[in-house]
Amino acid sequence: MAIRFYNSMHRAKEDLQPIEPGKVGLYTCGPTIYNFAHIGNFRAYMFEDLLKRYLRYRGYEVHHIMNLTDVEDKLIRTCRETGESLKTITTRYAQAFFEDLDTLGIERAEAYPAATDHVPEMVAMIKQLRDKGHTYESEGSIYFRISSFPEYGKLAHINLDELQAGGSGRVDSDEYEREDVRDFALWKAYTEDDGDVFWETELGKGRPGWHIECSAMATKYLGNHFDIHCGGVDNIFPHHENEIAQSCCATGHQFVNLWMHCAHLVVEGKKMSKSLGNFYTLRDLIAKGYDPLAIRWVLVSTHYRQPNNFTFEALDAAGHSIQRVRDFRVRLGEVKGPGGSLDEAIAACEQAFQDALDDDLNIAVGLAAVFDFIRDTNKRLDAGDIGEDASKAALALLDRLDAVTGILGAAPERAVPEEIQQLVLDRQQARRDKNFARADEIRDTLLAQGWVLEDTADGPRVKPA
RNA sequence: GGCGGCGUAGCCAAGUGGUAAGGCAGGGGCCUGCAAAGCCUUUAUCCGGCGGUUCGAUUCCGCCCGCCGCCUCCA
Repeated sequence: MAIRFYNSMHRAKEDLQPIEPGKVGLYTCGPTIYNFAHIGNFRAYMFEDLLKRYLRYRGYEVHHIMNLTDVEDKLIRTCRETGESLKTITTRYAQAFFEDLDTLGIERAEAYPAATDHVPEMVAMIKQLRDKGHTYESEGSIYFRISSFPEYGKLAHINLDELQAGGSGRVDSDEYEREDVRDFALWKAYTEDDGDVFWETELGKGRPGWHIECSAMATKYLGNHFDIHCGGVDNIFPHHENEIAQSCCATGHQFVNLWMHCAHLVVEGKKMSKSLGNFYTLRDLIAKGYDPLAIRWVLVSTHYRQPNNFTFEALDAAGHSIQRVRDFRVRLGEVKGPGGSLDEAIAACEQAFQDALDDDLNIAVGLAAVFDFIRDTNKRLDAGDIGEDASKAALALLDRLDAVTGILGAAPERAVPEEIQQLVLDRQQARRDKNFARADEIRDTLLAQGWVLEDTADGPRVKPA
């Protein structure tokens, strides 16, 4: 079965057909590094992580580029307000961003090009656009003339005549001197407010507009025409629409084959906002003591085109699910000697998982297949019907699926301290002596010290609480 | 005002024109000295509400309500 993804451009699922067989060029819109990223941001990066991991699992060689926006209005304002240099701020938050990616187990892209390192490329692209007649200059700034690109609006399915200028209330339509308020800036002329944030270029003194960085960097690293471009749904318009206009007009080629956008995250059914007090950065949640893996579980386990309702109850539930998988792995690891095979069950599980993910990354159905496998296999483990080889094969399956999901791995190794081991031995003696009061007391002591004791047919087992 | 998405058990969340996956939590049971883990079983006569199409709709259509997104620099 072919992999099918929903293409925002055509509002339908399409078979994945890479431009170069076996290889996928992937561009994902990255963060503006002016603050700590919030969990909604990571919902997007998590979806992209799942996409990339799955493509690799299916044998594709993925070349992934994510930009870092390090020059932009909010950043310049922050510079002005704090007196810190642009570089100081962006360096700090870029570092924080990468730490957060690691915390969540999000795999790194091949490159994270920053806008300020690509001003010449942006200038070159703007010149191309100018030479082809897609731009005009006004008060030192250069704008893209939307009317010069008939396909404008194709991605967002927007009828330009119906576009209400300033309808969002976010932008003052008198802010810039444009021929048409719908035109967007490629190059912004320097103003006093920009402080020392400017570049002296052939286009004059100023700084690049926002959209041009993605066009310039995507084409530089992935070519004029590449496979997949991702972002949050809010990027569809205007950002991605503008990227298409710039890139197509500059290069004369189709820009991207497949546009994939994830829905937003809401918290307890409400939009995340500071005024509602439900705005969380990853660091906020970690500080509250939540397990990063549980956060990953919540972010990754909802289909990417569905709104993800982030709740603390779901976060706790995710923790229990993780424990169930880990306990299962421990059981498998303890199996010794010959016994029954799991080949059929493993193949069925993996096929179901793959069929689900092939269908536009249906992770919920994929995970259901994993849980079905866990339940059925636990049953056979109870019956003593599984051999060591089968057990290892089951663990290998979990490892393969963990490479895709990042939530099915083993618990981190934690050595059992000697005094804990001694307590376990003491308890065994107490049980042999039928001194159950003493045995229970020791079990409580262990728990108080962070260890759960379980009696199994093969003797006691301790695990971190 | 325009465009789009979502609304499924206590919570998270799949899904289909033919009568509701999975996880967590809860109830009952098996196992256990007791637990834990595991297993079995149970929890939506019903899929926001009201109509319509249909032999039949949660699934298609219309209206309403609620939540969310975009409408020129927000994932």
